[in-house]
Amino acid sequence: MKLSTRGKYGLYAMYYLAQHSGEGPQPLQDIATIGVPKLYLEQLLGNLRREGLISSVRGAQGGYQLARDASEITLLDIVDAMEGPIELSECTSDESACDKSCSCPVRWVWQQVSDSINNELKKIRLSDMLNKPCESEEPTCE
Amino acid sequence: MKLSTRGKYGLYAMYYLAQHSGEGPQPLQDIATIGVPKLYLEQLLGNLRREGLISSVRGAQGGYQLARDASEITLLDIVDAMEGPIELSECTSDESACDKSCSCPVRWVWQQVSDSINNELKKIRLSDMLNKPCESEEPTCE
DNA sequence: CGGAAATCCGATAAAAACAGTCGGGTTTTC
DNA sequence: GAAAACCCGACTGTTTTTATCGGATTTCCG
Repeated sequence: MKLSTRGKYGLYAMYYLAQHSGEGPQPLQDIATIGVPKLYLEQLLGNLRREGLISSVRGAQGGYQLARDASEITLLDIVDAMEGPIELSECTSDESACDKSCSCPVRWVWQQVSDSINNELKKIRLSDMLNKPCESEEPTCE
Repeated sequence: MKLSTRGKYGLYAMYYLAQHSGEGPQPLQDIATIGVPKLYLEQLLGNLRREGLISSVRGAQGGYQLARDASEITLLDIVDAMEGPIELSECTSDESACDKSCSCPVRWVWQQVSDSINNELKKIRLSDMLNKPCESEEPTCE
């Protein structure tokens, strides 16, 4: 189980915007320095905008910025915007697998897990990343 | 974010085996009645076996059965076997995105979430599904 | 022994999702 | 009006997913 690069890229971008909030709109050009292909990133930023997480300013001197304060944006917002809502269950939708047992426990289990994940993601706010002190020793990602 | 059908199919199969534990090996033919393509299911059961979750008996009257008690098998075991370990982070592995900030908070965040998900999955055991009473009203999956 | 029941396994193939690119359009500033 | 930027749909190559197929092997049982 892993999420696609969209989730990662999306968070990178959001983190960048959080770091530069208050500095006016950040052009794609600059955001792309986080190491995401520029043209691809443009697509992804489109998603984030359509989901209302960021706003954009068109024209020269334009760019992207957070649509609301970093403390009002959760990891869940970002992941949902980039990867769609969490859907572990939805069963096979043909009844053959399920209606033999009353209210299929498989479905119940996935629901449990989805709820937990959603809760965890909702707990973490974008601002938490800004405030996190540098306590660790390792300087680079693996 | 959703898991592939493998996760679902895998859990269906394990649930079936749990329901029939103590009845001797269940042939693929029977397990497939849960609504999974037989030939595909065969592959998946191979994974579960190689991961040590189930054992198989070859030859006539053979089949598959749980390798240990349902109470000793967690959802995490199953998901890991079917989808590989949870890998939200692993960063982009080229350092351009990360080493500008000391111990990249993006990585930290994904680690947090992965841990939470793993914990949740580990909490739920296969036996929990068997013991769950039929309290709900809806008889079929959506 | 020999056939039937079953698992095992690698190769293949179709379909979908993902990752990224491209070209042209629009908006805004200076 | 030119340049800077976002906007957007279409397209392409690659990878992953979801299977299917053919045959090999193992085991039971009469």
